[in-house]
Amino acid sequence: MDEQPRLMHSHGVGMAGHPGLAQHMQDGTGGTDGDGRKQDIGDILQQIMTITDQSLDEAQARKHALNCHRMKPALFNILCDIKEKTVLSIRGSQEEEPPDAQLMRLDNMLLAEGVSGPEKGGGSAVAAAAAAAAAGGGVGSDTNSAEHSDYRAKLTQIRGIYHTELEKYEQACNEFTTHVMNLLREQSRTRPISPKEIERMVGIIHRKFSSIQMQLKQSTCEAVMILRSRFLDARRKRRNFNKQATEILNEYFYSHLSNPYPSEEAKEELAKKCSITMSQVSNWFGNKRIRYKKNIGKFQEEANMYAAKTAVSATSVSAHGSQANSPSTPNSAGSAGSFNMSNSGDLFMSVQALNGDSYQGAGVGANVQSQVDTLRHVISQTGGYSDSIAASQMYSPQGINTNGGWQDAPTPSSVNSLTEGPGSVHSDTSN
DNA sequence: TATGATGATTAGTG
DNA sequence: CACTAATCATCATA
Repeated sequence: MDEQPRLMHSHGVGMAGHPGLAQHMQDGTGGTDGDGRKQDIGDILQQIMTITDQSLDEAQARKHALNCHRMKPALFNILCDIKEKTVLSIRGSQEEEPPDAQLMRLDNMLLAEGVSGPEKGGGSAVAAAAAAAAAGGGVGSDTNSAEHSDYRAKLTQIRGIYHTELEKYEQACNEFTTHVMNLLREQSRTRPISPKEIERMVGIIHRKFSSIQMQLKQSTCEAVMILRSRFLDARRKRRNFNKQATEILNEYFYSHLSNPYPSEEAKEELAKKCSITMSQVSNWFGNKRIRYKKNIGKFQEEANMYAAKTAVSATSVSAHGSQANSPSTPNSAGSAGSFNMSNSGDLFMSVQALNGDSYQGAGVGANVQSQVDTLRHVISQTGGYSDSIAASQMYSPQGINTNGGWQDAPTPSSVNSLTEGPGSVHSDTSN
C-alpha cells in the first residue's frame, strides 16, 4: 500500500494529448528531470510486473491508481507506438491469407449435393440422379421409390445435422468473438490495445473457427459420399431377380443351349417378361454362359430340369415326328434314373444326327435346335452322366468347342421359341 | 459367421 | 460393340 502515494506523486508533466514522449519532454520540466522520470517509469513498470502477484482487489485498486496516474497516458502512448510497430510487422508476415481452395471445393460440393444452399429445392438434383441411377438398375419401381425416399430421408438428416452444427458453430464463434472483443476493449483501457489489434484478434478467432467449420464441412461431404455410394452404386444394391424371372431366363438359356445368345429382340422380350433391363438380360446371359461353361457338372441338374420341362411342353404342344425319339418324357429330374445307358446312347446319336442336319439348315434351324438342346439334356440325364467331364464330353461336339466357347451361330436364336412362362414352352415346331 | 450363389463391373479381345 | 474372363460386392443359407 505504500506504492499508492508514490504513484500519485506528481511530476508536473503535461499529459494531455497523444503526442507521446517527445512532447512531454518538451513540456518544460527540463532535461535534468530526465533521470527522475525514468526512475518513475521504472517504478510503474515494476508495479505492472508485480501486479499479477497481488490479490484481485489489490490489483483492481492498483489498476485504478495506474489509470489515474498522470504519467499513464504518456506511457500508454509509448507502449501503443511500440506495439503498433510490432503488430504491423506481425501483420505484414501474416496478412496474405491464401484463398482456401479446399474450403471452396467443399462448399461447391455441398451446394451441388443439396446439403447447403436453398432449403426446399435442396437434394432434388441428387434425388433425380438417384432416381436415374436406380432406373438404370431396374430392380422394380416400388423398391426404387422406397430406396429413393430412404436416400432422400438420409440426405435430409445429414442436411439437418449440418445446419444445426453450422448454427452452433456460428453462435459459438460470435459469442466467443464478442467475449474476446469485450475483454480486449476492457483491457485496452489499461494496456495498449489498438482497434486494429482487436480486429486482428477477431480475424485469428475466425480463422480458428473456420478450421472447425471446414472439418464440419469435410465430414458432411464424407457422409454424403458414403450415402451416395451406398445408394447409387448398383453393385451395392444388387438384388436377386425374382424366381419367375430366373425361371424364364433359364428356360431360354437351356432351350437354346447350343447357341445361348439371344438376339436384340429376344433380349427385349426377355427383359419385358422378367421386368428387368436389356443390359441385365445381357449380364445374366454373360454370367450364365461363363458359369455354365466353367462347371457344366454343377449345372447338370438344373439343365436337366429345364430340359425336361421344355421337353414336356414341346412334346405336348407339337405332334412332330422328331419327338418320337424322345424318351417317355420325364416330368422331372427325379425320374431321370429310369432310362438305361443304351437307350440314351441311341438317342444321343440320333439327336446328333438331327442336330447336324438341321443346325446349318436355313429353314427351321432355330426351332429344331431348341428341341435338340432340350432332348440332349434329357438324354444326358438318362445316361447318368453326373460329372462335368462326362457332361462336357457329351456337349462339346454339340455346342461348346474345344476353345471353351460356343460355336458361332450364324443367326441368333429367335425369340419366338421363348417360353411364355414357367413350365410352358411355345415351340415353333408347329410352324 | 463362413460360404456359395449371383448380379454388376471392368479389362481385354476381335 | 458384343463378348469373355476375372473380379467385386452383396445376398442367402447352412
